Amino acid sequence: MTGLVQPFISTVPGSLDSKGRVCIPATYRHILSAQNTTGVYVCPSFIDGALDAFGQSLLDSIAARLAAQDPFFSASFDDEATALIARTQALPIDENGRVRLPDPMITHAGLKDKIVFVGKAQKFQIWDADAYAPIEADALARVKARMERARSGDAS
Amino acid sequence: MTGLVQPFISTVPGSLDSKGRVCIPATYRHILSAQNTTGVYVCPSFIDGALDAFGQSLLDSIAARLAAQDPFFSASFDDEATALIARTQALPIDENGRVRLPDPMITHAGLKDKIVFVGKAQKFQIWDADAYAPIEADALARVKARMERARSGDAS
DNA sequence: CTCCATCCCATGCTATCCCATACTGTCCCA
DNA sequence: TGGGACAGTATGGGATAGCATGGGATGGAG
Repeated sequence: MTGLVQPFISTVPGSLDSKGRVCIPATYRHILSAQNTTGVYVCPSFIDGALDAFGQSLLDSIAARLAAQDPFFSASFDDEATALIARTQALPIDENGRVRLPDPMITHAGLKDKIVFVGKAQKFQIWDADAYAPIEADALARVKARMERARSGDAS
Repeated sequence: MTGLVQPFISTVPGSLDSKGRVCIPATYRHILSAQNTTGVYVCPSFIDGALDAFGQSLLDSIAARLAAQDPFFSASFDDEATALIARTQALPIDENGRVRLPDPMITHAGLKDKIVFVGKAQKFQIWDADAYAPIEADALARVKARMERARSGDAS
C-alpha cells in the first residue's frame, strides 16, 4: 500500500519572500493533498544544510515505528523521537500554496532569496540555491564515476 | 475511525513566570482537547530531568496494558506503570491555556525562566532550555553515528 | 488577620488569513 | 500555424483574530 504513493520528482526553483514564506510548487502540492495532508511536515536534515519536507505517508510510517515502542522506558524511542519528531514541524499551507518557514529553519538551511526544491521520492528537500549547486555537481560526479567503474568491470 | 491519534511534534520555546505558570503551546492544546482531555497529565520522568506530559489517549493505553499484561513490554512493566501512574498529576488548563506547575515538578526539571516543549508523538516533554540543548545534541550524534554505521555496512 | 493560591481581566504582539495583482503556460479557434 | 484568451500559479502587502504574558482582585486556609 506504500507502493502506491506518488513520488516527488524533479528540481524546481523558488524564492523566499521578506516574510519568510515560500511557495510550494503546484506539482508537490498535488502529491501532498493526495496523501490527506492539509499542510506539509518539515524537518532540518541532520546530515547537511537541507530541509526535508514530506507528507502524511512518511510521517505515519515514522509514528507507527515509534508507537510500537514503550514511550517511557525505551532509550531508542527517545533518541529517534528527539531527532525526528521533536525537530519536525507541521506547517499549514495557505490557499495560495505558501508556507511560512520558522526562522530557525531558514537559518539552518542558510536560505537567502533564491531557493530550490529537490524531489527525493518519498520526500523533497529545500535548499539555498547557491548552496545546492556544488552539492548537485558532486552527486553527479559520483554517479558518473560509479557507472564508468561498473562499465569497465562488465566489459572484461 | 478514531484509531489514528494526532501526534505531538516539533519543539516550541516557552517561559515560566514568577507564579510558576507555563503557557501550553496552542498546537498541543488542540491535540489535547481532541483527546477529550480537559487538562493535561504530567509526570516527572524516571530517566532524566524532564516532565512528561500527555493526554487521555496515552493514559488509557497505559491503563489498558496494565490490565492486559501486554507481553510486548518488559516483565517489570507492571511495576513501572504502577509507579508512573502514582506520580502523575492531572493539571487543569485555564482559559488562557496556562497550567500551574507544582513546585516539586519545577524543582525536578530545574526550570528557570526559559523552557522548551518537546514533542514526542504520544507525549511531549517540558525541559529547562539550557538543560535540553546538550540532550538534543547527544541524541542527534547517536542517531547520526548509527546511520553512518549502517551506510558503511551497505557499501561493500 | 495575614498570607498564599487561584481566577479573571486587560494589553501588546505576532502569525495567520485574505484580497488584489502580475505572470506564464496551455488550450482553442481562426 | 499563429494569435488571442483564459485558467492556474506565483508574489506582495495589509488587516484581524488568536495567542502569549503581566498584573490585579477575590476567596479560602492557617
